[in-house]
Amino acid sequence: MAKLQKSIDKRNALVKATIELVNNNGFHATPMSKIAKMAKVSPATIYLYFENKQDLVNQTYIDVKAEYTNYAFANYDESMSVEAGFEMIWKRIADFKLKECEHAMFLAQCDNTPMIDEESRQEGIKHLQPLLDLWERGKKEGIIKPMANYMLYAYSINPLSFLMMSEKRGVLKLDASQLEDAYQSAWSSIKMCK
Amino acid sequence: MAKLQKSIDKRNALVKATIELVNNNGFHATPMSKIAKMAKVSPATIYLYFENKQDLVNQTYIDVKAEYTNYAFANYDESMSVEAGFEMIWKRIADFKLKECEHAMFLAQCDNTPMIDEESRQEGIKHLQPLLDLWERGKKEGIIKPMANYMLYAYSINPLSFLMMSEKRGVLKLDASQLEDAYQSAWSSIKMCK
Amino acid sequence: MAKLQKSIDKRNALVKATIELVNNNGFHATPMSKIAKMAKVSPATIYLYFENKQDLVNQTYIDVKAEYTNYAFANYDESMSVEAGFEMIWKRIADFKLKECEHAMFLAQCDNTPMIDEESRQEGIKHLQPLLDLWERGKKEGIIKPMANYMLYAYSINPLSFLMMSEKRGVLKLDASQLEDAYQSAWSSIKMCK
Amino acid sequence: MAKLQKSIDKRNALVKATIELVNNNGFHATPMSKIAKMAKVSPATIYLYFENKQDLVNQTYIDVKAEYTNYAFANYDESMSVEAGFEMIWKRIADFKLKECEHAMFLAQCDNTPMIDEESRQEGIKHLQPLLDLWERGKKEGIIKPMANYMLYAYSINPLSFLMMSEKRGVLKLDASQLEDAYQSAWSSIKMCK
DNA sequence: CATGAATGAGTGTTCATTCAT
DNA sequence: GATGAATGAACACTCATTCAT
Repeated sequence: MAKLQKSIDKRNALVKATIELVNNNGFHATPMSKIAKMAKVSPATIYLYFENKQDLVNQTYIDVKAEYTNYAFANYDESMSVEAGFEMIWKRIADFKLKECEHAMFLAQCDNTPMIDEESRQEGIKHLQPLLDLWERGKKEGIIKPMANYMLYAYSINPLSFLMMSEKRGVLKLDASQLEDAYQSAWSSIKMCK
Repeated sequence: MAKLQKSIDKRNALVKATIELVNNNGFHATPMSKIAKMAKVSPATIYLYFENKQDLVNQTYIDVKAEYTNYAFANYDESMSVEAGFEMIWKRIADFKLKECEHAMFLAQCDNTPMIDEESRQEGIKHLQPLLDLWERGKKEGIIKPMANYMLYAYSINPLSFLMMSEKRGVLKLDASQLEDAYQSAWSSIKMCK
Repeated sequence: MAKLQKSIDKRNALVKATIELVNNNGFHATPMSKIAKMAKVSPATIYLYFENKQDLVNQTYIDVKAEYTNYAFANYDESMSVEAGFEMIWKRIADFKLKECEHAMFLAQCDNTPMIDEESRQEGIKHLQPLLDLWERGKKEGIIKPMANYMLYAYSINPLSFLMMSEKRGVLKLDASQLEDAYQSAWSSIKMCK
Repeated sequence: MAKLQKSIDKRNALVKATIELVNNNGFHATPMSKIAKMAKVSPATIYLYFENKQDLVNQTYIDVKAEYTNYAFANYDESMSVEAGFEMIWKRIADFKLKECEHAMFLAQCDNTPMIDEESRQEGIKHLQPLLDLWERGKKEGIIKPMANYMLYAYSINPLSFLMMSEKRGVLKLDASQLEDAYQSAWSSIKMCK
């Protein structure tokens, strides 16, 4: 059991190092040897935990994506109203993107790059299902615009990625009131006009 | 006559090959030798036109970014009303992202990756000025919400990138009416509520 | 047991190969790949033992220079008389240059070429100190001409390099009596005239 | 005729550039393109004057060697006595090595390196004949020690190369009186003892 | 005669991965 | 399970040389 624990620590250290190095240098400038060094293991050890570099990056992506959606839906409950549920989820996502900025940036890089296998990408998308279900319910109830989910995502959730990147680059500072403005824009872009 | 000067055709072929290969394989899996082969020149020839791989990618980025903004503002005129001007620019941008999808994807990859020099990134941003000016005018006239330009961009322009990627991945098909919906969402997210 | 540490044997094989190839072809025509092949290792292995090609050559130079001076002073003892000491050292140097001709030629090439870092050159010179000390003693005792050490070296030691090169090129054959003549010339060029 | 003149200027510029660059950087770090740039011609032009890089270096060597010996024997006359002749030649050589230090260093580099063809090396040696003749005469007259010419050269002429290098490296300064000492050492190392 | 553009072959070096211990 | 040493296959880049003009 002690051995198993130790192993999980090493796996986590490798995933962590991968995120940090890929974030700062990009996939193309992140050799396995640097990942090993940062995780304080031998390069050969990586191959005890992952098949190869592609697998390491894929698994890191899935890990971070799962963490992201877990965070997003942590307090959400399907019994909530559509509007309350959306607000809850939106604000958790905003929270994640601003607080776990490193992880959010890693996802942004993966999502705009052919660096992840298509299979792992699909795997990552799965976990977003509760939000899609919420939207479907909202459409049935006539509260959400009858648009494709991708369109709803594009206008209500995706802008947060851009705002996060802008803040990271120092060209924008998001305070509480601006975040509230952002939420209002998000909600009004998908809610059914009365 | 044709051979007395470095040929602009070769430079363009190299830029074109770079876009295509980086789009399909990512920066890290795009060796100079493949770029050369696709552009039908010797690897050594690349170095007559570009200092090194980084310079090639930087210049490609700036080229594409300029093409993008040129396209966006081609029919725009500062004498237009704020609303008409925005609609004009938005639709041109949408046009570009859907028709010149390869180029738009290249920009998306560059913008979410440490693959471009900060200097070149700055250079690329410059050309967006007319849109920012339009927004400033709109704010003064009380037509546009008094939000930071980055926020306006996040909600009205950036969603197009996500839609473009979704269409490219085949999970979404954008017809004229959906595009009109998208425009309405964009405009309503930044226009001043009455 | 043998493989737990970087093997000194491999390092030595690389140094040996460097000497042989640089001697025969010159630095400019000695690629790392050939050095690797001659040392029976992979090109990549060189970089486990040396930082880069320059470092490999620098270290080879220092190694050979140290071997040279160790050989020169092996039997020398500061308690010897100036004349006996000089004869001992001179003959050891002559021995080295004629028997370890490959190594002596490598030094000659390095010493007349900008192929070695200035720092490594300085490092190589250090080990000659006992001879300089002997000369200083000889000057104080009125046995050696009161000339700069570089001048003493030029006339008593350096000619051996030329003789060695000449023999290597086959234009001269040095037998014992000629070597004795050479020693007499060397000694008479630095000893104080009565 | 004007054209011919122009051509000789270009050839000379190329030879000059070769000397300077090989002296400062070594053969291995002296690309044709740099030689062309320093001589202010196109790389292709070099091949109008020389067959290839090897030929350029060979011819440069022969040129400099000829200049060296011309200088050495300029005032020498076979009717001079052996001793006067030797002094004359020695001092001209010393002069050359100290004043045309760049050229002398180039020769030193060539002579200790496999960078010159054997054929060109032979060609360069030819011009030294007058000195060898003088020595033969001296031996017959019982004025010069009956040693091989290479040995005479090693002790009386070659030390000048070492002194020149030392001065160039700044570790030695040769004034007139030291030069006179050097000459005395040279002469006494080859003259017949009474 | 002179050139700048072009290039194929080759260079030093790196890297994902394997292996002996 | 864990490692440091080792490596073949690549990579970015350079260079001596050629060629069309």
